[in-house]
Amino acid sequence: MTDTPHKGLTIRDVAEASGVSITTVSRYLNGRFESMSDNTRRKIGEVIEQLHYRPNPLAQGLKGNQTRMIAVIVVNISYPFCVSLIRALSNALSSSGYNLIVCETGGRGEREQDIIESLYAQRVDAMVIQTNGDNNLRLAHIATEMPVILVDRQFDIPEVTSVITNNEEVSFSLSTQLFQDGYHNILYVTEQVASISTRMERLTGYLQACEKNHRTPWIGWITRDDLTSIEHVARSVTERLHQGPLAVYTGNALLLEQLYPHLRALDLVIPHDLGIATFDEPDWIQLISPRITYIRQPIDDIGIWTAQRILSALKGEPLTPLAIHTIPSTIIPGAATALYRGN
Amino acid sequence: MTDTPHKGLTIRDVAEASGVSITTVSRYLNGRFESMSDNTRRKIGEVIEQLHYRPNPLAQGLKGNQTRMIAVIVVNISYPFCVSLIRALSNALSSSGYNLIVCETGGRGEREQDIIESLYAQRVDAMVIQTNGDNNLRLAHIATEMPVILVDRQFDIPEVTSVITNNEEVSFSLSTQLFQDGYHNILYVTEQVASISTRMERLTGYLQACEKNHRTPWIGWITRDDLTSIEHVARSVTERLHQGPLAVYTGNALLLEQLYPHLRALDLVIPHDLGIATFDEPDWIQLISPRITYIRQPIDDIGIWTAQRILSALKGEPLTPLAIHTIPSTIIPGAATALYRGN
DNA sequence: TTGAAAGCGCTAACAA
DNA sequence: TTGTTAGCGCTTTCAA
Repeated sequence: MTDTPHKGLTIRDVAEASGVSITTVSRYLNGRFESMSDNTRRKIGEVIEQLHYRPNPLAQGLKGNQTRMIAVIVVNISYPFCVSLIRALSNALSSSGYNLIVCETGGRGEREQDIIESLYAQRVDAMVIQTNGDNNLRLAHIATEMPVILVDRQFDIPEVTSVITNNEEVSFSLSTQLFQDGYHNILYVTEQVASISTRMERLTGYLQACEKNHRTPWIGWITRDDLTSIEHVARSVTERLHQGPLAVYTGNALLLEQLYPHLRALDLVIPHDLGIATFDEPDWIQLISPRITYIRQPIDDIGIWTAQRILSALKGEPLTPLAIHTIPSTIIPGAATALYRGN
Repeated sequence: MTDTPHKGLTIRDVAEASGVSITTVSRYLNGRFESMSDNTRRKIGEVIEQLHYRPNPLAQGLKGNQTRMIAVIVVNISYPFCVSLIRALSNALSSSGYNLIVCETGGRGEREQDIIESLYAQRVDAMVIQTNGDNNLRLAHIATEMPVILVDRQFDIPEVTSVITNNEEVSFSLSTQLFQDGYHNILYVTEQVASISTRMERLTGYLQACEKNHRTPWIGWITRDDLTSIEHVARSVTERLHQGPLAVYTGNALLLEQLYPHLRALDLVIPHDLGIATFDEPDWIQLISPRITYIRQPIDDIGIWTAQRILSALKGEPLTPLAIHTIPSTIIPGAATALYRGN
């Protein structure tokens, strides 16, 4: 308790103080008590306790070539999705003695590449990545050497496992529901889709709903932090107003966060003239009323599933190649789209 | 580019392929070109390039007893303060080849202790911690062995450097300004202060402003996520309404986030009957109007300063013991407290 | 039930 | 200018 700590303390010190060889101490450290006298075992235990000895993980790793570090590479650590993912992973992995290295790509492919290479050179034991899709070959290759799991965004990379939510399906459901609720038009607001699967899938879900319901798709393109594009979209809302009530459905919470003030400025009655819905759960959702309808992603479950797969892969059980694991999202209806409903 | 990577590649392979000894390769890796023929240097460079060789940091660390990992321990990775801090540290440190291990205490002392011990055993090279103050002895001790910097919250731990903002001073300024703006009373809303220096200092600043302005302090205690306490505070707002306009000033953005909807429900005119101000910059600040007056902390600067100190400490330049570095915050006035002003 | 000895991949005296 | 050698702290045969 009050003694001095690892400061240069090695297995040799423990061995000497216990009057055994370092081999025996090593056995103790690795829990191989099968063939060890109770006496020795107890003695070593006491010495370790007293000396406050902790094995040097670097030295341990050097042999087995493992660092007990797992990398999680996300687009932006302040995005609620990323935060929740990191937390879920951290909880699940730290209890197994793994530490998390958190990195941000900012959504930039070259930065992502640098990070991947650096982490790879660092010999992390596994990677969890929300990729932009610009380094798929490299990731496929790395996946042959260590567990790699793609989260949130999925690409058909051979050998690489993905965990995603049912973006398309739930986007279709929400859109359909909005039409059924009585909104004649839905303005779907998205960023440039690029090669990002989530954006593509959510858009597709919306488009399918339009088709099934015989409505003309109506898409607002926003570049985040580009005020002009945001104002432009906000103004365009009025275009089809004469056709009846309309809904704005944003492809993620960050878009809504930027668009929302401009929607409020439009002076339309929510949910009567204008319904509002979004993918993701904005963390400020409680602050405004009427409550926006949103799609809640199962981020915790994604993190937990990912952690478990990594752990089992690290134990030798190989990851299924090209397996895409889908965990469904949930629609949380709010008063902001309750045109005829009572909620 | 297309070649196979580190997969079991060692310095020995490079040495053999270059026809030199591993020592020479090691020299190359460590940039000691002073005494090396250009020929050798070039040759090794080519081989490394071709083989895609990267030195194993574990093995490198084992010698120098350094992991090139720096731990940042925060209360909660979803708090904007923590996010910004992590990002600033990450940017500043990763360019120097350090990786960040991010850990969350949840504000719990025992958890903080576990994390500290684990990181210590892991042999991280340095620690940055937003501590709860329950492990000061341990931190003081650890600080004798590696750079330790306290951020946000400060304690008088010998040998340990702290970086904070001028909580008391800026809190005093804001409170004074609110009084001067014409608010007769300020309800200062805070969590239990416990031993947390930031809370204490912000409260003190408010109290001093009360004293200087001859007003009776008025404090609302909230336990976050305890609806009862929040509602209670919200209701208490009306108590002194008969004395004239009043302001609510919350000690941090999370409190305001929870309190704000209840304040709106009060049906008072902002800023005429009720002014609203807060410490911290809520990330939803743009979403509401009138704009709340807030105190912006220099989080980036805190992170940058911290990273620089750590880097220089790691280079041998010792940290000044018990140095407290203060970086001032800024008051950003908003219309929500513009009682007579024009903004 | 225990230990000696050979390495893991790298660095750094010390020699040459 | 280069190489030999002895470790860093630990794990793991192989023997005893």
